[in-house]
Amino acid sequence: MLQIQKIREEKETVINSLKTKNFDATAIVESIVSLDEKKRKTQAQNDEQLSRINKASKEIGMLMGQGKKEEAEVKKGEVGQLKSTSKELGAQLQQLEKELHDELVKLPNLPHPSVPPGKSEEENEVIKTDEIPTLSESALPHWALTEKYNLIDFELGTKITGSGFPVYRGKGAKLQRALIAYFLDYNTEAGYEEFMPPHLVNEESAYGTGQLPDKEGQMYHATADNFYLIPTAEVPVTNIYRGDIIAPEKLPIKMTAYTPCFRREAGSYGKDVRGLNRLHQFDKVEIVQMVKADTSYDVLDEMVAHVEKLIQNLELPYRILRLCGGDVSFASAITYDFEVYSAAQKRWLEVSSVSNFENFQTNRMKIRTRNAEGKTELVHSLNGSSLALPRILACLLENNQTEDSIKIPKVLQSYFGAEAIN
RNA sequence: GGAGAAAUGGCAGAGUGGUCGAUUGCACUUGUCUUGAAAACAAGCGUCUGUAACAGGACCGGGGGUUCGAAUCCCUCUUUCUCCGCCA
Repeated sequence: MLQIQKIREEKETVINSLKTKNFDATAIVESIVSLDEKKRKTQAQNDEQLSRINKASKEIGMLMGQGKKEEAEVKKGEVGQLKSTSKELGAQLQQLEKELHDELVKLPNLPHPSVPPGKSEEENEVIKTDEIPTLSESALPHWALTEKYNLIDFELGTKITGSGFPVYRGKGAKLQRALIAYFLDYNTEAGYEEFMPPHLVNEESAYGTGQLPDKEGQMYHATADNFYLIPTAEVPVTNIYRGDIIAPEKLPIKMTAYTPCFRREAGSYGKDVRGLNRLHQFDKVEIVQMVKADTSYDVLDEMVAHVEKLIQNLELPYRILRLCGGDVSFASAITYDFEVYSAAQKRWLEVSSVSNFENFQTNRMKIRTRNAEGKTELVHSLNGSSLALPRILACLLENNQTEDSIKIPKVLQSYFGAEAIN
C-alpha cells in the first residue's frame, strides 16, 4: 500500500511512475486525493464536536462535585445536540475511511526507475546469461526420468489428492530432503535465521502480504476455521513483525524458512504444467529481509548475488532477468528473476524471484523502526526464493543425466549420501 | 471438549464511573558530578491522527453497548493461564 502522504504530495509522480507498470492510476489517484481531503475535513469537524463534549463533560463533573445539580442538568441537555452531530460525523468519517482504503489498496507499488517498460515477459531484460547446453537426442525430459528411476509418482498423488500433488519416493524423496537441508544451511551461513512457520495463516496475515483481498482465488482456504494454506513462506515469515517497531540496532533482520507452498493455479493446463513445471503443492526455501529504508537497494544486490552463488553451486546453467514493468508484481518495486535451463525441454524455468518491496508491504503491516531523531519510519522489506525445488529438480535431472545414471552436484553429495542416482 | 481466572505503556505492576493517557518500580535517553565509568541527583521517556506551528482528537486485547462522562459497568469475540477429560 502506497503512503497517502506521498500520493497527496506527489500526485503526478505517482501517476507517471505507474505508467511503467501499464497502470492508469489517474482516476484512482484523483479519487484518493479528494476522499482524503474530505476525510480530513470531516475528522476536523468531528474532533471539534468531541472536544466540546469532553469539555462539557468535565464541567458537569465539576458542577456535580459542587452540588450544583440544576446547572449540571442544563449542561447535559446541551451535550445531547453535540452528540448527535458527532455521531453523524463519525459515521461519515468511517465511511470515508473505508472508501479511501478501498481505493488505496488498488494502487500497485511504484516501480524503481531502472525497471524497463514493457507489456509482458517477452520484454524482460536479460542482464546475464549462461550458454545454453545441449543434450544428446536420446535425452529424456524429467517426467520420464522420475519414472525411470522411480523418484516421483505423479499418478499416485492424483489418487491420494489430485493432479499437481506429486508423491516423492525413495531417492526422489531423499534428494528433496537434501536440497532443502543444503539451501537452509547455505542461507544460515550467510546470517539468515532459520524459521519453521505455520503452513496455515489467518486472514490478517494473508492480507498483510497482499494475498488478500485480490488474490483470494489463488489460495486454498480452510473455511471451517477461516485459515489459508500459504502460497509461499513469505506470508508467515513477513508477518512475524507485523505491527512492530523494530529497534534500529536489530536491523537488518534476515530470515529464512523452508515450507511447502500451496497454489490453486486455477485454469492452468497443458504442457507448461507437465511434470514438475507447475504444481499445487511444492517445496521452497525463502529468504526475507527487513532493512533500513536507505539500505534496501544494497541489500537487494546482496540477495541477488546470494541466490546467484547458490545456483552456481548447483552447477546449473542460469540467466538473470530484470522484469519489465508489465511483469513486475503488484507489490514489488523491482524484481530479478532467476531461470535455469531445462535442456531436455529446451526452455528456461523460473526458480527464483528476488524483489524489493520498499515500504509497500511494511506500510500495510505497519512495520517500523526509529530514525536518528527517534521518529518512527517504515522499514523496507525484501524477499527471494532460495530456491523453489521442483524446477531445480527438473533441470538437475535433465541436465545431469547419462545413459544409466543422474549425477548429483558436489555440494549435494554429502546431503544426499551418494554421487549419483542409478 | 468441560469448569474457573485473567488481558493496562519495552517489562513488572497500580488503578472498579469524573483533570487518568493513566501512580510506581525497572529499563532507556539527556544533563550535573567524575580523568573516565559506576553510584547519586535532576529532567525526559507510548502509538496514531491533526496543524505551518500550537491547539484539538483517538487508543488500557478486538468489536459493540449503557452514561453528560468508561481502563473502570454490560454484551460479544479472541487470546493466555489453572484444573479436569482426550491425545501424537
